[in-house]
Parts: sequence; C-alpha cells; structure tokens
Amino acid sequence: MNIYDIAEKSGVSIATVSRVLNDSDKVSEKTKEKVMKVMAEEDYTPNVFARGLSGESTHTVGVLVPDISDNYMARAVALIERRLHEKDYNMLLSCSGFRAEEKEEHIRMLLEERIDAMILVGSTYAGSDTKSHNTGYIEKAAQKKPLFLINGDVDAENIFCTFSNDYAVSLDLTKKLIENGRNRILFLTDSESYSAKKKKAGYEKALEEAGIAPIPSLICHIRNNIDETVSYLEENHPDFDACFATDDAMAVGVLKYAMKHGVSVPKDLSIIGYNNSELALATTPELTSVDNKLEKICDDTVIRLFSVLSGNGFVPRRTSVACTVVQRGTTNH
Amino acid sequence: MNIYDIAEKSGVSIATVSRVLNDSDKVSEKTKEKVMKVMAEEDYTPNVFARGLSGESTHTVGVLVPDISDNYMARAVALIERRLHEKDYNMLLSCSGFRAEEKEEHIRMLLEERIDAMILVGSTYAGSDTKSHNTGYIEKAAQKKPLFLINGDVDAENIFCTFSNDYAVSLDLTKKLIENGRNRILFLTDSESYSAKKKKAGYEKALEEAGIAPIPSLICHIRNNIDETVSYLEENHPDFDACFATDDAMAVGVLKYAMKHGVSVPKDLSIIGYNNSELALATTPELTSVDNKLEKICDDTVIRLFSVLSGNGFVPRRTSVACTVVQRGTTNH
DNA sequence: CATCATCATGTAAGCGCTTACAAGCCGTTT
DNA sequence: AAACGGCTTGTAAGCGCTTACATGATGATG
Repeated sequence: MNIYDIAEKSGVSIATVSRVLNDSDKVSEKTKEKVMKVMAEEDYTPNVFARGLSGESTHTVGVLVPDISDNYMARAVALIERRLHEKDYNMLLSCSGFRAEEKEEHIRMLLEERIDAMILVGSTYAGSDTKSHNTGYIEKAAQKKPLFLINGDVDAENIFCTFSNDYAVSLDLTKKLIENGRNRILFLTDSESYSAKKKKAGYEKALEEAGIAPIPSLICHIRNNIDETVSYLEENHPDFDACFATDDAMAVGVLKYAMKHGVSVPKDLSIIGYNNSELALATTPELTSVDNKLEKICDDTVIRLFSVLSGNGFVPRRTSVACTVVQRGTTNH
Repeated sequence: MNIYDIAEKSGVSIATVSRVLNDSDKVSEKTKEKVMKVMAEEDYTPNVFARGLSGESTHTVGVLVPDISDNYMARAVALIERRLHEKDYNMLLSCSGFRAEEKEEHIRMLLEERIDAMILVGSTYAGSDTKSHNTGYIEKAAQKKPLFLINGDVDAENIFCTFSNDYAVSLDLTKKLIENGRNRILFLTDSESYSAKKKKAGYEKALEEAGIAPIPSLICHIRNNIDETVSYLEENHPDFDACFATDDAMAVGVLKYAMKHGVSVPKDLSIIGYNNSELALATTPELTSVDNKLEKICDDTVIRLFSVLSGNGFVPRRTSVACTVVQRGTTNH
C-alpha cells in the first residue's frame, strides 16, 4: 500500500496525495477529504524511508544519556518521550556511558540515522567559561542538527541549553548548614558533570564566605551508589557533621553509615541529597533533597526543540530553571 | 558524500561500492581494500533512508516499555541498548503507559518506522492458557516484524518470549513464610502483568497446599509507589504478619509503615520485595528481594533477536530464566 | 585454438516519497 | 471574445541505495 495505490483509488495524482499528507494549503477541501477518506479506509501509513530520502523531516529525535538506569535520567527520558510522542515524533535512544570518546561515537551513530534534532541529557559539556572540557565535537555535531543540552551549557550556534540554578541552590544550602553550626561539611559527588561542578563551586563559595578553609578530605569523588558510598566511608572514616551529596543514592549511603554507627540524624549530622528521587522516601528518617524540576527542564527543552524545527520565531539559547529544596527528616532547619 | 562520490574516487561502479558496504563475497580483496580506504578517507556513512527504501535492514529495533522511569524497566532498556549498540543497532524507544489501547497505538507507530524487530518489556501479554487478555493486536503486529516479549508469553508464530519462573519462586517463598509460622501473608501487586499473575498464582497455591484459606483483604492491588503503599495501609490497616510484594517500592512502603507503628521487622513481620532494585539497599534493615536476573533475560532476548534476524538456525520461541532470592534483613529464614 | 565456465564488475531499474515546473480550468477584465 | 491571473492538479525528476541481470575478463578444457 503506497502513495500510488491511494492516488489511484481516490482518482488523483500522487502529487495531490502527497500534498494532503503534508497538509499543504494548495489542495481544495473536497479533494482533501476524498483522499483522506481513502487513506483511512486503506489504513495507509507513509513510508518513513521514502520521506527521509526525499529530504523531509524524519520525525525522529535522537536522545543521548550516559546511563538510562540512573533514576534521574530515566525520568528525563520518560518526560521527553511523552512530549515527543504527543507530536508524533519518535525517539532514538542511545546510552553512551560517561566517557567522552564513547559519547562522541554515539553521537556520530545517532547522526547517521538522520534525526531531526538531538538531546543530550546530564551533560559534562560546559562552555568556554569553564574551559575544562573539550566541547569541540559537540559544536561540530551542532552544525549538522540542532543540539539541546539538558544541564549543559555550551555557547554556540545551534546549541540550546537548559539547566538548573545549581550554583545558587548549593551556595544557599551550604550557607544554611553553616548557620546551623555545621562546619565540617562532607561534599560527595559522582561525576565531572556541569551540574556537579556548579554544585561544588557553590559549596566552596559558601565556605569561603564564612571564612571556613575547605578540607580536601571532605570533598570526595565517589560512585553514585548506596553500597559504594558506605564502603568508602568505612574505609576513610572522614570526620564530618553534615553532608551535601550531588545525588540521593550517595546521601542514602551516608545515612546508612550514620545509622550503623549510631550517629543521630539530624541531631548530630545533617544530610542533604539531590534529585529528589524515590530513594529519598525509602529511608527513615526521610531524606531532605533538592527537587531540580526535571519536568520543567524537559518541557522547556522539547518546546524549544519544536520551535527550532518549525523555524518560526526567535528561540533563546540558554534557559535556567530554579530548583526547590524539599525539607525532610535528615535536616532540622 | 554519497555512493556515487565513493565510486568515482575509487574508480569503480556504485554496485561495487554497495557490495563492499554489505560485505558481499563477490568482490576481490584488492578492490575491497581500495574502496574501504576511500570510504575511510571521506568519512562516508551510508544513508539509512536509501538503505531502508531499497528493502534492506534498518538496523533499528523498536522497544516498548510501559514506563521508563520504573527502575526495573530502565535497567532492562539499558541492558538491551548496550547489546544492540554492540551490533551497531539503534533503539527506537517508546513509552506506552499501561493501557492496552495506548500500547496498540505505540506499536503501530513503531511499526511505521520500519524497524527490523520489536521488543515489548514487562508485558501484560499472556497466551491462550490465561485467556485473560486480548493479545490479538500483538499477534497482528508479529505478522509484520518479529516480536520479542520480556516477561510475556504468547504462543504464536514470530513471537519470542523470555520470562522468569515467577510461579515457582512465589510458591516457594510463600511456603517458606508459612513454614516459619506466618499465616496472614499480605500480597501486594501493582499490575495485571503476566509476571504479577504468576506470582499471585504461586502465592495462592502455597496457601492452598498449606490448607490456609485465602483472605481477600490481604490480596491488594495498589500503585507501585512507597507513599501510596503507606497511605493504603494507613487507611485499611490490614492484619498481617508477612508481606510479599511484586515490586520493591511497595515492600519498602510496608517497611516504613511497620517502623512507624513500632512493628518489629523481621521478628513480628517478614517482608519480601521483588526486582532487587537499589531501593532494597536504602532501608534499614535492608530488604529481602527476588533477583529476577534481568541481565540474563535481556541478553537471551537480544541474542535470539539477532538469530532471528540473521535467519540461521532454529530459534526457540519460549525461554525461562530462574530467579534467585536475596536474603536480607526483612526476613529471618 | 575455439569454447565455456567462473568470477569480478558494471548497468539500470526500482524502492515511495517530495517538489519544481508545467498545464489546465475558470472567472474577470478589457 | 480574447487575454489574463489565480487556483488546483498533474508530470517527472531526483533523493541514495540494493540487486537482478548483462557484460567482460580470465583461465581451464577438449
């Protein structure tokens, strides 16, 4: 069942059928209805490859995440998929791991598939201001298709970024911990991502403003995993009275460690997690966590994606979304 | 940069280039090398649409999950993606929700995209033996492309199933609970999935064998969510001395409820979860859970998928994978 | 040396669509 | 009534690839 069959059965040419398919305004209402009726009867669906070949949109967006089994990213993917599906778009999902070379390879592979645009989630990509990461391949990819970064920030043509105000939130939270008398604040992070860097910068700034010298042994890069966090603490036994972790799993690890050693939370130890995942509700006491408004971030991204694809109007390249803090049982302020 | 350019630069015809691309054996080693060199130099990648149009494989597999933000399914998707990527296949991901009509629509949309095969995760699809579900549209879809069900079981041409031995595990676990003196065992489930049904059947069989009459108020269909489980229990206050939940989130909810009301776990209450997710490690005590060997299930599925696509050899239509029980602090046997 | 099988390579059709351009139709205008 | 302009519709080329079939080269065989 192809466009020729439809054309024949409706008594028009294939060009007219194609115009109906693409909702062109150059078709009379009468013919349009007639053709649509036949298409419905025959349960006809256009062949994407033929469409793709002749230069049309592919109705497919590539999405790249480091690890889909991470709850944060899975939620992002779910939200993105929902929005794309609403617009009859498909999602090509690729999971790259965290290494830059792998990402590059996955991006290349996605681009081969002739997608309309690409979304990179949880990026380590940051722009010229940080200078810390090679973003060359990102910019190159953006020359082919519009690129959307979720929690990344690269200032270049055809790259659109949406990110949280992690620096401000982290600064504020750390300040509050200090105001509450904490001065040995453990900072736990699992990645070199743009978000993680901003969180760390906020943490350090707060210490600086309070005149507290940062203690290297309290700034730890570990894996984002309950058990490995516990093992790390068991091995190193850092001396701390508060903890700020860049993901809930690590914060839960800290809580487990504290309970095991009879440390009273939140009386003698405050714990703050990040991403407000279901883990935060599993523990007793429940975990105070930062809600990064993932839904809003994803929505903003997809909305702008469709604006770019439809080509109408100016689309802002950088958007910031404000997080909120969800107070629960592991902090007392 | 297309096949004509490559042909010209290597001084051969496009047919020869195509043969090299497809690794046909009808090309001399010398020409092959020459062409491959040019392709590498020019960074050439074939156009998927053109390939698709001329009837070739699309190198894309459609994957349908009800909800990617569910940890179990996210892990499945991650595992599947990894294996597909290894073989240079892409994954078209669609999230359908749990309603049959929606699933049908997503399946239709995926098929439009001319995928090579399709994987349905966490299915409510079960075959003629259960008779409970309309699997007609699944069977219809399977006429177009080979279908792979993860934890589903439909006995039809072109449908390949991989599932856990949920019945046996559930039977065994419930028996053990009974042997340990429990006789008011709460059964919590969130879905009408094939897996959930088998778990329930095992649970009921164990009661029957022990001569315990099933108590309707102890068999609950709720949402798979910590907080909603707690709310449910607060409202209904069932009288139980053990709990078997079809997912860890519900089991954690039970544990929270127990702790809140000062019930001693596992002394006065045994709790068993399912899927062995990270949640099981977040609580104190840690949650006893069933490891359903998702990795093996996914690997088995993808391996058979490639066997079917390559068309060589007999491929078994149904495969069962054995679960294991991970004993932790919420049970004491 | 003519004949033929074998293997490597080339030619051309066709996959189903979009779209520039051509053509036809019909009501207005001069 | 002829000429024109504005719509709608049709024709045909082309997107980049695969593959059946044709062709040419090479070497073996009678």
